Amino acid sequence: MPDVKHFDPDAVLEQVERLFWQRGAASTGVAEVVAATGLSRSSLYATYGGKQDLYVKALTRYVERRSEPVFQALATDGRGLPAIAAFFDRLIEARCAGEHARWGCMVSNAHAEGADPEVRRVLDRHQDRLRTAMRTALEAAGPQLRPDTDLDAAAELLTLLAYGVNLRSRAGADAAALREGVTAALDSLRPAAA
Amino acid sequence: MPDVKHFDPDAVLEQVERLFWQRGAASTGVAEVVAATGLSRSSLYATYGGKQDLYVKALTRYVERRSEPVFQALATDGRGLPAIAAFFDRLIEARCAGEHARWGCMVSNAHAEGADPEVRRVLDRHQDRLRTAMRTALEAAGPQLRPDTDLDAAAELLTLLAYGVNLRSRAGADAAALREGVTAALDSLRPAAA
DNA sequence: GCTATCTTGGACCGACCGTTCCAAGTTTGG
DNA sequence: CCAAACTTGGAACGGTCGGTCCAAGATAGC
Repeated sequence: MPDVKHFDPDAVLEQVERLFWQRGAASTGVAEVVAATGLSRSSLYATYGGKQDLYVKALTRYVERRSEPVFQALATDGRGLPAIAAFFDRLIEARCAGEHARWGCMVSNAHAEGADPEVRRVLDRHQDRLRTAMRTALEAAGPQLRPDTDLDAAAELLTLLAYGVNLRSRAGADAAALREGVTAALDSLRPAAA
Repeated sequence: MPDVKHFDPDAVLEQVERLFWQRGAASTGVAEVVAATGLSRSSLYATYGGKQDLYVKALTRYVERRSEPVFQALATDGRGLPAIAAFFDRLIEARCAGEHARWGCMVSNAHAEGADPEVRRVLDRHQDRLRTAMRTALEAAGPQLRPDTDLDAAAELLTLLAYGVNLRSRAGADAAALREGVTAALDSLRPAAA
């Protein structure tokens, strides 16, 4: 018998996600969310809860719909170092040009904001998934790596590097410089040229 | 003839710096600054200007009094890779334990906040100084490095890595994991063991 | 000790914050 | 076509925001 929602909750959540991604949680007001989505406050609160719930939902959506598919592609690529290089190439491209240029990564941005435990769990999961995908890609690299390479440690290194790239890109870092840093990391993992 | 300030402007600025460092600019109100410093709003505004000016001054103080002395030590150390290892050891120690544990780096945190151009200049300068110091330390490393090492690229890599460490430490990353990532970076820069 | 000059405390400002609430509107099962 | 169940727009809430202002206090040259 009841009335039904007059909007698509996930489509709206995507708009909210972009808003929080670009401008940060603390500096985005509910009024802006209302303006960007076209929803009324009532619908917003009835559907998603308060601002913090909304932010967590948007952040979770970001991780699930944007980050994790890319991590999955990295883990299943199978080419080894070229897969990792492609991951970073696309990352830098997305961070420095196009629709989301200078937005950084919503998860990286979230690191610098509040210490909410619910948010932190999302952050830790993101880091864990990325590191695991890196580790899998490194396993596939096999002889492309120096024989003494510690795969876990290298995966951690590459994960931290990705966060560094995300962070610096938000402040407008030059894409070429970021690529240079990534290249140095990958080159240093390779065996010395004969 | 005039009256004189009843407080030490730099000592107060240090308290403000700590407040913004720990809690971020957007989520710290002027009322909290007033409470933390014991100053009145009048003195605050007369001495430092508005909140944004105050934040920029605090951030600048952080860079000049906390970051750059460490960069200077890194650049003049002369030991090469051990100097870089020591830099990261102290960084991770400071980020994960003691008085400022889980505060991250105020500059790294600032990356994720506003896009204010004045702030951005401070950020870029910070990055430039760190990269330059890294480059100097790498030059001193000489034969500790693989002969084909691109020093500029390696300096960029280590700089991005430092930002990654800063970011993850704020979210509570395990110090041992961070050390592992750093060790992987330094090991991969070394020539293969004979 | 008077006075010019600056500082200080704190009341006060309008704007905006996140949130609540309710009357009106919409849908659907009967 | 009614009525129960839900959504919706928008007014309204108390609280907090950054910022201003002024009377009272402190200082130092004279």
